This record gives sequence, C-alpha cells and structure tokens, in this order.
Amino acid sequence: MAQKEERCARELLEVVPIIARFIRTEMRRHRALGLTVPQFRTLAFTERTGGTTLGGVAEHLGLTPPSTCKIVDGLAARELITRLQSPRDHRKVNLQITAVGKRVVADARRETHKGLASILSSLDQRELERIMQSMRALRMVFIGETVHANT
Amino acid sequence: MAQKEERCARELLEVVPIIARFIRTEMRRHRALGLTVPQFRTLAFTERTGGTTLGGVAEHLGLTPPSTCKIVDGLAARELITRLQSPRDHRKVNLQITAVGKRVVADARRETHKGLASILSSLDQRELERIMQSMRALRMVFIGETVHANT
DNA sequence: TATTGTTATACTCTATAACTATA
DNA sequence: TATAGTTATAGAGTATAACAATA
Repeated sequence: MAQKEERCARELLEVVPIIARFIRTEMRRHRALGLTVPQFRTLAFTERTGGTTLGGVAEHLGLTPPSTCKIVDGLAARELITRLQSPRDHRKVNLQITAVGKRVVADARRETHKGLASILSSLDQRELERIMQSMRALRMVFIGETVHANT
Repeated sequence: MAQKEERCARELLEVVPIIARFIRTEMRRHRALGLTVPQFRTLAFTERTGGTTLGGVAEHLGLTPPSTCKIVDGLAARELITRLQSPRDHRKVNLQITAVGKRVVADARRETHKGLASILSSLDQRELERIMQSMRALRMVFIGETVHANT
C-alpha cells in the first residue's frame, strides 16, 4: 500500500505548480496593486494577526529571516507596512499593516479571487465541494509540517 | 450563487502557495540533484514529449521565451539537455533530454514523491481519493486556461 | 515582413555568512 | 553567550525591449 499516497503525490506535483503560476500571474496582473505572492501573504498575515514581528512572518512563510527582511523592506518602502522597534524587547521589530496596506491587500485578494472563481465556474457544485474539502485536509497536514507560529 | 466558487477560490489561494513552497523546498533539498521547479518541469516535459523546441517548453510552462531560454541555459550547462538547431527550420532549436537528465529527473521525482507521500500518509483512503479527483478536475480547468501546446 | 530564439537589463525571491544591537 | 534583525553577496526566476538569423 502507500500506493494511493504515491499516486496522490504525483497529482499534486503536476497540478499545484500550474495553479501556483496562475495565482502569481493573477496577483501581478493588476498593476496598480502589483503584489508578489510572498508580499501578499505577508500583508495578509500581518493584518490577520493584528501585528507581528519579523520572526513571526518568517515562520509563517517558512522563509529565513534575511529573505523575510527583504520582502518587508519592499512593503515598508511602499508604506504598506510600518516597522517599529518593540518597546518591550528592543531587539524585536513590530510590524503593522497601514491603511493603504489594508486597501491594497483587500484589492489584490478580491481580484485574485475573481480570476480563480471565473475558472472554477466551469465546475459543478459537487466538484467545488470536493475541492474545498480537499484543500482543508491538505492545509491541515501541510501546515502541521511547514513550521508555523505567530509570535 | 457563484458563492461556492468564491469560497473555493479563497481555499486555493490559501493552500496552494503552502504546498508549492513545500514542493520547491523538497526539490531543492536533494542537493546532488538540485533542480528548481521550472527546471524539473522542463526536463519532465522534454522527456515526455520525446523532444520539443524552446517555444514548446515556453508554452507548456506558461513563460515568455526569454525566461524559458534562461532555464534551458542552466539545464544545457549541466548537460541535462541538448540543444540543436532544427534541420527542417533553422530558426528552431530541438531540445532533447540526455541520459544524465533522465536519471536526474527520475531521482528528483522519486524523492519529491517520497516527501509528499510521507505527509499524505496521515490522511485516510477516502480523503486521498477525494484529493486525487479534485486534482484531476483542477488540472482540466487550469490547463484549459493556461495556454498549452506541444509544438 | 513575420517567426524563433537570444542577449541586455532590471527586479524579486531565496539562501548562507557575517555583522550589529540587545538581552 | 544567545537572540532578533540587518547587510553583503550570490544564483535563479521572471519580465520587457532590442536584436540576429531564418523563413
């Protein structure tokens, strides 16, 4: 056995990169927004947590601190995020999404959802339901694996 | 209506990047092989088609010719692929996977499958079946969308 | 003139190594 | 001494624009 895992793995390896590329392109298409996927995820995480640190973002994204730092650099330069020394521990940096950041991430989310939904519209309700259940199952196992923490 | 598409889109937008990152990391982990995802996909496509052209790969990956050219540069430098002027149309370049390329892509595929399958092993048979069906449905709609052609 | 591929240039992602400031 | 973050450096992905060779 473990044969079904094997076949399932093959499907994921074929299909996930295709959808990932679609998302990336869609995210980039709306030029006024112009977010990359990690930038989008960083903004969304910072908003969802109501503020975090660089280390928190790094763990969420599964990236090293230097990589994360550069992504945050870009967001801070565009004033989508603020970066302030933590008063409790001066080594830490508190990240907060700005009002503009909130608007941009909401717009990017809406536009990307629209692009995805338009493709999904050719599937019937049963298939959509199945995909949602699959995504929930995958999220659980992959998030359990891909270190995570909110600091 | 269109509400289920919308929720399904949201799930995809959350979960796909996580799995994509896992695949990328897994692909890179086995350093002897050291393939990136587009390199892997290029090799796999070249092998599957029994030979293709640069334009063929570009369409398959959904990338521009210059981007594709650079990816092929890297593969050719490592002698995983050969690049020869087409005898019928001298503008075209025929790509062929080499023996070493075949070995490398097979190893990368096996290792990545192993990594994915080990995570999937915590899911039961019913869930795995559902994921496979979902992936097949998604592949159909996204490949229909993401231009494709084999030259 | 249109097509195929390449080169030039530029930006982002991502990593490792080395460094600064703070605890 | 250990931790949080940054800077330096480097390789790969990706795009647009400009170009060469061929049809």
